[in-house]
Parts: sequence; structure tokens; C-alpha cells
Amino acid sequence: MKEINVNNMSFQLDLSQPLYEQIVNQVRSAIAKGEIALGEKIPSVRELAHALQVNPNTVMRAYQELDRDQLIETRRGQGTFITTSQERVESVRKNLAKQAINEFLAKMKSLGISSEEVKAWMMEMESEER
Amino acid sequence: MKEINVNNMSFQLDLSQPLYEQIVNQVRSAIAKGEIALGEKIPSVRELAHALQVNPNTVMRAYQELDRDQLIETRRGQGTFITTSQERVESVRKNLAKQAINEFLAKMKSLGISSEEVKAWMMEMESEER
Amino acid sequence: MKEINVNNMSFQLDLSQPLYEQIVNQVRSAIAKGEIALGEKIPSVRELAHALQVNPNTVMRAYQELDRDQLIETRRGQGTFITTSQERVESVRKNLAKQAINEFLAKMKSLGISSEEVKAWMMEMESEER
Amino acid sequence: MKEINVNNMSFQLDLSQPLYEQIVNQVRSAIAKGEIALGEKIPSVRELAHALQVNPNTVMRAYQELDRDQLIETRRGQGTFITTSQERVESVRKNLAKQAINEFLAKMKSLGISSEEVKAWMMEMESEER
DNA sequence: GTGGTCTAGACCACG
DNA sequence: GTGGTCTAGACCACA
Repeated sequence: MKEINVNNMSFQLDLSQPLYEQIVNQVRSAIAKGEIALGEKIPSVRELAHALQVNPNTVMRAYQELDRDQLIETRRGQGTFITTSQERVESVRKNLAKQAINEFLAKMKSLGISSEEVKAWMMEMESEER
Repeated sequence: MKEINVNNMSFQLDLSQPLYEQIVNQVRSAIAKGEIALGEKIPSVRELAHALQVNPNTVMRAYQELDRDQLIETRRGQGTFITTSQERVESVRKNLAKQAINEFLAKMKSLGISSEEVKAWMMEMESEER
Repeated sequence: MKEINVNNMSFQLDLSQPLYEQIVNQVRSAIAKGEIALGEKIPSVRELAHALQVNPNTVMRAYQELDRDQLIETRRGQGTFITTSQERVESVRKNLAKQAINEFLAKMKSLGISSEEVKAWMMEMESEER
Repeated sequence: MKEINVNNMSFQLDLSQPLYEQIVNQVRSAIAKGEIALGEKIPSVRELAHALQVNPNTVMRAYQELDRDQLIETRRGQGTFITTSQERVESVRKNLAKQAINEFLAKMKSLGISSEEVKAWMMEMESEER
């Protein structure tokens, strides 16, 4: 459970999921939570690869996926930057959230758990956390 | 969207997830929802594989996983049966639910969405479905 | 200008563009023109890589892009198949065409060429081809 | 969408294409459309680089390409000038147009779209723009 | 056998 | 220096 900090982002990789996917999620998370400002430069492919001790190709793949979602812009010869469009960020955030909620409710349904039960348990767990 | 009925269980497979995982989930769901009675016999690996038109290895793997969770038991020469322990079922159900809820809350957190927002959206989406 | 035939598709690669992009275009073209039937299996990653004498990763990358556009479906352990949705094909075809037309008209405009001139030249070239 | 005016030419750069290519296209466009007179002096590499806020190497590369096409000529100690040959301009313009048309028709063909369809769509899109 | 992920390291295009 | 493409070859998950 090593945590690695690069710029304002923190990364934590394990082997339960594809590495590039974890990188995508963690960059996306940093953007969604506003931990990194819009328009800001993020580490170069090689820099991040070195920091995370993964192959540059793995970081590149993650960056390309974020680029396709227009959450970052890559400029050959210059580096990689967070999008400047707050709108874009909101849209991606909302889509991901709705999808996650749908999948979650479907799973709960498949376990024969009503949404009342779910809410009860959620509250229970929240109070445990404190 | 083909739906296949075997004994009292209904199966619906697509290719977005591993087949064996879908089989595990759907058997588990049938147990959790009480669609299939405790102690009841379920189809043999070969039977189910034939009915679902999948490779027997795939069904075997699914049954192994269910067996590991002690939701089913194989009795030499007699076939495969749902567990008779209601307790066991409840325990598995609760664990799966807790895990799903934890993962879900973690995802929401990574998107910077508060649990109040989640609850509000869940209700919104439920009403949309009607 | 070697032309390589695999299944019902013909491939022709040069070095003016990324190889994976050329593969994407040529598979897409085969689908759009109906040279390959919906639902049909296409060569495996390794098979096509061998036939085209490129690295499997390159073919894989092409297939993943086509998969993202839902023009093909990949099924781990089984192979890769053309989508069965005629609708999807039409939609992709139309989008690509519209984009190409837009870019083309913009380029013509930047050369100070009116669309009348363009049409005249297009006809001229068509008659030359005969 | 910043637009920068230098001499009689206007430049508008984004990062979707190589910068040097955009500069080539926009100078060429200014010549083709007669926005800048034949024989006229254009900014020095340094001047233009400063105005556009790009690396001088980038402008240099663009000028080299224009020079190769003999659309501009560099006179030692005097600066860089648009060609005085109207013929040359026409020839380049026609070549670029033919090439663009060819590429366009090839693309349409690869999508299985007939030239009748193309013409019809072009008109449709033109009328949409108004 | 299939597709999917990852590494190591080369070479190119761009600024 | 940056990102982008490609190769060679390993190892994993799935059917």
C-alpha cells in the first residue's frame, strides 16, 4: 500500500486492476475533486512512469484514455495539461456517477436487497467510520 | 437478450463480463432471493453447460466458486445441492452487500460526491424508472 | 504496394500513417462497404498480425479502437466479431462522412476555391478515370 | 480561439495539428486568396515567432516548406518575400486542390459512398450552414 | 486457442 | 525535452 505523491496528485497502485486503469481513475479523481487546477500541467509520461515505477507505455495508455475523454490535453513537445473546461469535468463526473449508481442498484437487486435496506446499511457504515 | 430457464433458475448471459462470473452471480442471486429452495438439487455441470451452450469448464469454474463460499455442496454420486444453512446464505449475502456498498462509496468519494448527493440522486433515479 | 487478403478483407499498409490507424480504416471500410457480413468472425489478433507482418500489439490496438466504436465485439477466449447492429454501422459511416466533408470544404475554402469550382473539378476527374 | 494579425495575414493556431503545418497552411491560404500581394515582404522568422508566441524553429520549418514550394523566397540581407509568379501560385493551388479532392474521394470510396451521395450531402450541409 | 496487460527499449515528430 | 508509434516477448484470464 505504498502511496506516491507527484505534483498535487497522490497515486496508489496494486495488482487487482490494470495499472493503466488505476492511473486513469486516480487522475480523474484528482480532477473531479479539484485537487489539481484546470489548465495545470501534469507530470510528463516519463516522469510519472519513473515515479510510479511502471513502464512509460502504461502511463501513456492512461493519458490517451483521459485525452479521449477530453479531461486532459496532450501537446506533443510540450507536455500534458488538465482541460480548461469545467463543463467537461462536470459532465464526465455526472456520467460516471450515474453509471456507478445504476450498477450498484442492480447488484443490490440481484442480492434481493431493497433500497430501504441499502440506505439503512449505508447510514450504519457511515456512523461506524466516525 | 436470450433468457434461459433451468430448474427454477433463469439465466441471461452476455459477453461484457466473464461467463463464469455471470453464472456465479445468477445462481447466488437465485439463492439470495429465495427463488430456489435450500437443499434443492441444481443441474449437473454438464446439464447446465449444455443448457447455456457454454463450455463445461466455464460452469465448473462457477460451481467451484460457489462451493468455496459453501453456497452449494457436491455429494459424490448424487449431484450438486444448494446449502441447507440459512445462516450461511445470510452471511454471504451480507458480506457481498457490504463489499458492494464499500466499493460504491469509495467510488463516489473518488469522484468527490457526498453521501447526501448520492442519496438524493438515488431517489431521483428511482422515480425516473417508474 | 503489397496487398494482403485475409478472410474477405484486403489490407494494404504503407508507412505514411500509423499502422494501427490503417488497419482500423481498412476494417471499417470493409464493414461499411458490406464486404464482410455483420456478426462474422474476423481474424484473431495473432493471425492478422502474422498475415500483415506486424506486431500483435499493433493489431490489438486497432481492434480496441474498433471495439470502442462498437463496430466489432471482442470475446476473450473466442475471438473477434463484427457487430450485428446495422444501425451502429450506419451511424459510424454517417459521422465519418460528415466529418470528412466538413474538413474537405474547409480546406477548399482556405485555398480560395468555391464549391462550384470543386464540383467542376470533381466531374472532370471522374471523367478522366473512365 | 485567439486570432493574431501580422502584416496582412491573420493567424489562428490550435494544438490539434502541428503548429508549423498550420502556419504553412495559413500563409498559403493568404496567398491563394490574394489577401497578401505577390512580391510583398513577409515577417522575418523571429518577428513572426514572437508575434505568434511560438518557437522560432517552428516558424523556420514552416518557411522552409513554403520555400520548397517556391511560394516564398528568401533574399540574403533583405528578408523573405512572397513569390512574384502568379503562375507558381496557381500551380500550387491547383495541385493542393487536386490532392485534397483525390484524398477526399478515396475516403468516400472507402466508406462506400457514391459521388452522387457526396454531392447531395454537400449541398445539404451548405444550406444547413446558412 | 483467444484477447488483455505489461515491460524493455527503439525510433520518430515536434518545439 | 515532450508525446506517439512500433517491436519483441513475457505472463495472465478465459473458453
